[in-house]
Amino acid sequence: MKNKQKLLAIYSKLYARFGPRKWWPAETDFEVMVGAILTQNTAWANVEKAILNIKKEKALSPKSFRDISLGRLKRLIRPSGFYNEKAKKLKSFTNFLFSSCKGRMDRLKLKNTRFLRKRLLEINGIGPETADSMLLYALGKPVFVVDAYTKRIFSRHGMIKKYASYGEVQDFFMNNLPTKRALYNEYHALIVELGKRYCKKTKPLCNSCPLKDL
DNA sequence: GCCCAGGGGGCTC
DNA sequence: GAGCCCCATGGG
Repeated sequence: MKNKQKLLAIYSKLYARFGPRKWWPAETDFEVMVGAILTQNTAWANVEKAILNIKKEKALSPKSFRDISLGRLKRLIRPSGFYNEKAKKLKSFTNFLFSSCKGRMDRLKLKNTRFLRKRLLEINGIGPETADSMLLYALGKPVFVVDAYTKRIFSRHGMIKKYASYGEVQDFFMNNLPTKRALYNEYHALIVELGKRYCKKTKPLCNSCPLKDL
């Protein structure tokens, strides 16, 4: 089977199995971008606790993030781990928002994808996966998000090299799938669901994996 | 106690 | 380029 057919077949199979994932779970685009930083190497349940703390203080907005002290921000996001690093990252990100669009997300969305990605990657603490998550899930740009599960699953099934770089994996998906943000949105979320259930690090082979016979 | 989570940066070779 | 370590909490 060709890669294009195979990728769509896998998508259909995962969608039939897990249904729509409804990503990204957030009330605002700003919340999505904050969550993208907080979830770095962190279980989502812990991110939710941090976000709830911020919401309780009514501080989940660009202006609040600009005005809040670093120490107070650290205290609020503590449950998400790496809080010393992440508080600084959130401040850097907030500075970017005000310098590029006066803290207004609707203005940020008007800028073109390549430019935005370049600028996001210049921010300390935002790498490829975080930048692409922001572009896709907050700004609605058609960018495929690659994570550890994506590499693990698709290399185990022989579709990409085991040590393929982020860009190589991303190109593989974007060159073989139609450029649709809704498709990219759902596909990545489905991959994460599959990975959580069937493709852990410590289990090299997944006998019950839904993709076993493909 | 152990392993890992919806990564990224800094360093070495 | 690859490999290693650090960041830190909380759930299983």
